[in-house]
Amino acid sequence: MAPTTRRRTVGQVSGESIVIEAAWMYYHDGLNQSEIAKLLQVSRATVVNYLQEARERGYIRISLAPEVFSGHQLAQDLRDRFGLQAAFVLPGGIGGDEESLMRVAHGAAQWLPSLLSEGDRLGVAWGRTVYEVAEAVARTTIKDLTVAQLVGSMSTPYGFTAEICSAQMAHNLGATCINLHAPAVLSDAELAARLRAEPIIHAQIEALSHCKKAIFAAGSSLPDSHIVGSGIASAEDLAWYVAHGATGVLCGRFINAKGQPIPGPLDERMIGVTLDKLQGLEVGLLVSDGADKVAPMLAAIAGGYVTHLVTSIRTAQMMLDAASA
Amino acid sequence: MAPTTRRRTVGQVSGESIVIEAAWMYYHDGLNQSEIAKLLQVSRATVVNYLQEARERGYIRISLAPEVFSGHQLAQDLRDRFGLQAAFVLPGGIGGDEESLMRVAHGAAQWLPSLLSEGDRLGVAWGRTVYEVAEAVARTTIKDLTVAQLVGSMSTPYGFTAEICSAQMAHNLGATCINLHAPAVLSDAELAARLRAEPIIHAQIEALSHCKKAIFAAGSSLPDSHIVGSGIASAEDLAWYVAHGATGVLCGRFINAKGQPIPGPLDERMIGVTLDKLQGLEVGLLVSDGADKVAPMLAAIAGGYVTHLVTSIRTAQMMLDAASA
DNA sequence: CATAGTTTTTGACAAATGTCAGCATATAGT
DNA sequence: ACTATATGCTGACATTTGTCAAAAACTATG
Repeated sequence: MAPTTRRRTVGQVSGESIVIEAAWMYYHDGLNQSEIAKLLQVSRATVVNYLQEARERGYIRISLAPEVFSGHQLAQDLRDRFGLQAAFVLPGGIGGDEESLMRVAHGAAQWLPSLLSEGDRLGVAWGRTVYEVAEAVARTTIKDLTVAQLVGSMSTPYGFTAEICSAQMAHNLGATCINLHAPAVLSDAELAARLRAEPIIHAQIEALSHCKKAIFAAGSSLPDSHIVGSGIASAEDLAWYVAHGATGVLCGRFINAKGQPIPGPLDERMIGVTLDKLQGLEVGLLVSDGADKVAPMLAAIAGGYVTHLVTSIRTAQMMLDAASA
Repeated sequence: MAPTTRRRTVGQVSGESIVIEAAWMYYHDGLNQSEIAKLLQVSRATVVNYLQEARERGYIRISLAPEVFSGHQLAQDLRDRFGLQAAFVLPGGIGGDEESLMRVAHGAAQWLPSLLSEGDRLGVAWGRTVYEVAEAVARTTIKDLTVAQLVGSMSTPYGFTAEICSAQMAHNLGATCINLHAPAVLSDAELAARLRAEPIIHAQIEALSHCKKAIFAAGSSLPDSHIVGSGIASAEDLAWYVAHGATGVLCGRFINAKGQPIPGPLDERMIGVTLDKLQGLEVGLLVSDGADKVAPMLAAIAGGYVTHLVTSIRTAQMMLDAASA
């Protein structure tokens, strides 16, 4: 009745390798190992071995839905490569740069609340991206949260200013807001110095200088940068900084590829956080997207300002490519 | 320190849904549930729930390598549809009909020994396919095995005869061989009857009529059938049988679509097993492949001669299609 | 055909995974 | 603001799966 000899070459039910038969029963039919062992008339331990072999031989393919996980793989790569605490990479999806930016902003908005704790003070920079994040943050209440405007205000043709960014953010997070009631840039350094010395401004600068968490975007140093469009820097200023190694802009300050601030004509005339205050943050959340932001983002990371990153698959890939090249 | 509120919306490491994060750690990084629970700061039971949800949502795709398992699925279908004990469907692979036949023959050869037990008597039919199986059987020794030639011998331009099939099979299985020392077909019925009455032939026929296991192929009833080429039947005989409903050939006997033998001019002149002896076998192993064999195979199954089946994916599919149509 | 060396299988144990009732937190309705 | 209802989380227990050393079966030789 029992076959004379069998030994793992052929199965009982289909003639296929008994390994395949076991794998089929387990993964397709959903039987457990004990049931399979009984059907195949071997010990359960043997079934374990068969299943292991099937996996080793690649009979079983476990794949993670790419549209769900592609971002995750890149996020891990970004973390490893740049020593970040965490990264959030948004899927590509349809649409162009605009749609991609919005996805990134919404992703950051979704993530942000979970990065904040009771009693925190959050520094908020300025820019299109930061604005969209502030807009997109769902209304939540984080107890005893303070939002601080990191750079002075400016006139802009874009419809978003530093105050609006921080105010919107504070509103949506149920936080109290510390605005910086001064222009981001003044026409001469002496005036700026005197303004900084004003008690109310001084207190505000003092406050924003002690944020443990901040959200900011990387600005490009290309001629169409918002830093020029918003009047913070003139085209000549920009050209000067670029000539002196500027790779990008962070909180209104030009930085080189290593993330170091470039001393120049604007610094003394500006009111806002200085970059040294943004180093060693508990959470430094960089939110940016786009090919033109790759170099600035890398610079910001190199400067040690970034612990958390949000971007798109496309941009993440470009960052990794650029960094490994 | 702990985030104020989190609750399954966002993860800790990538901002993605915590479900995705857990699934990634489990299926991609290979962490176990306890490790994930610690990293995610939830209970392990919660991780179980996350993973379950990920599977339900289809984030995880477990697929069985199709080239390995497609045969298995079809084998199961064949078993269910035709009430077989077991079926072995060989993968498609490269090559044409010739290669496919060889794969089927090798598959059958691989399977056959495990279907035989000590003391068995195996009936061996005749044909190209059976010959290839006999050739391909690995040399093994099954204790006290007897191989019996099911049909008389014939002259054939193909290089394989009934004796060679059974002898080769017996040789490779380490079995003793009972040959049938008579032509498969004689020119007149009276001579055949006298020959059958000869003690030695009678004993041999008696022996092969009591096989509990047999291996055979289905022959087509098309004009190019081997049954004509080997001289068993003339073209006129074939035409006559087809006109009387012949769908195929089994062990030299014509059968109709229901598998019933068709009484006709040849029967009385033949020396070999009669089909009634092949019904209710412990193992009736049908090995065949090719579009022209589909109808004969179905007929053989309908006749109750078949308990085990070996064929290719292509042919198996055609059988199922034909049977359900 | 005995024997040394592999490979395969197995039973007993250890680890991982799954289940479920009850608890905690959030949401909806008045 | 308060209760009702739903949803998600947890700990304790049950089941399933994995590990490993020893035994059995097979293979390759002298």
